[in-house]
Amino acid sequence: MYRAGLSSRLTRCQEREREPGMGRAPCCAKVGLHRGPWTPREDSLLVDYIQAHGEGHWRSLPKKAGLLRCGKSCRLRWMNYLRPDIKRGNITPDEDDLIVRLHSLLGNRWSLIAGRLPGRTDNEIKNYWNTHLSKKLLTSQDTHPTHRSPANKKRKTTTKSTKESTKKSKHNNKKSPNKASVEATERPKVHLPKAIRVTASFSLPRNDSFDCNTAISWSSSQGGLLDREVAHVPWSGETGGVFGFFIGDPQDRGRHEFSNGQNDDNTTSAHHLERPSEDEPAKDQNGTLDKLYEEYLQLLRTEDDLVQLDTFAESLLM
DNA sequence: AATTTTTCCAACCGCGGATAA
DNA sequence: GTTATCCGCGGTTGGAAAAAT
Repeated sequence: MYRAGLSSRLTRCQEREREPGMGRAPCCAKVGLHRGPWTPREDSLLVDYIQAHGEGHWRSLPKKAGLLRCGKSCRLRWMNYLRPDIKRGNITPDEDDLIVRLHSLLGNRWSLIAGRLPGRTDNEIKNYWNTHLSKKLLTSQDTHPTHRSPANKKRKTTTKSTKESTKKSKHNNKKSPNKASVEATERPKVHLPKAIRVTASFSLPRNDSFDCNTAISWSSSQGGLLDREVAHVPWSGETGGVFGFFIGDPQDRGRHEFSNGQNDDNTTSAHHLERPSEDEPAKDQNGTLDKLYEEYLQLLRTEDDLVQLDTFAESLLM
């Protein structure tokens, strides 16, 4: 599937090839490596090797497995396609909803989001977001013009722009100046800046199961969450604890199960908070969730600093 | 039926953090 | 302490397939 023209590009590894100095052993020779779509034979070589020797050591893997691929390519192929626990097929409405909500909480941190969706890869979710959900979100934004446009976060600002402009112009020659291309230039990127890591001693193991039944609180058809809105995102990880919160316009969201009964007037506070109920106590033995909850309450008390809340919310899932 | 346009998604690139030497 | 490499991540690309004309 992949274009032949790619092979003319110099890979970063090739650029890097140099004499070994300090540090690790030198990079393997990258000359004559295959690129583009994987053949069934390559797939089978990779699967066989990993089944026999396990994952990891991607750099040396291709040579040992008899593959003419760079390690990075092998890793990507395995992670996104060949892993036995990959779930194939369409994203379900529940997953769709969960992605929207996790994205509102985490921004474009696809690997984290994927970690909440067993069997789904970050690449798959990223693609799904870009092709389906961002449009949905855009539509909802049109119907809610008061939503603020979130600040764009550009992770890198390097040579991309020149490269991009060249390629885009090529792409745009192919396409007429239609809705899609207009969208491409005007579509807001909806994601949050990277969170600051906090030293909370609890973690969410990747690929643990997420109870979608409890997670769904409103339909994504009601529109995505934007910017400041932080979804109630319960999870069930190793601890089995459930914890979540909601920040946003209560008039928009308050009716969606988030009220804990203390803000029924929907006016006194901009924030709703749902604490782990007595029926479902957080089972974290160190009381970490309680600590986080208390920390969150502290932040609520200094309500004007919403940035802190965002940061806090994100740090929870790091 | 043929052509053009749009959508989808696998695979690539480059960056940054972690780590080995 | 410094440097080079590994690894994982997010952004982007462009060919194939589907839809529209």
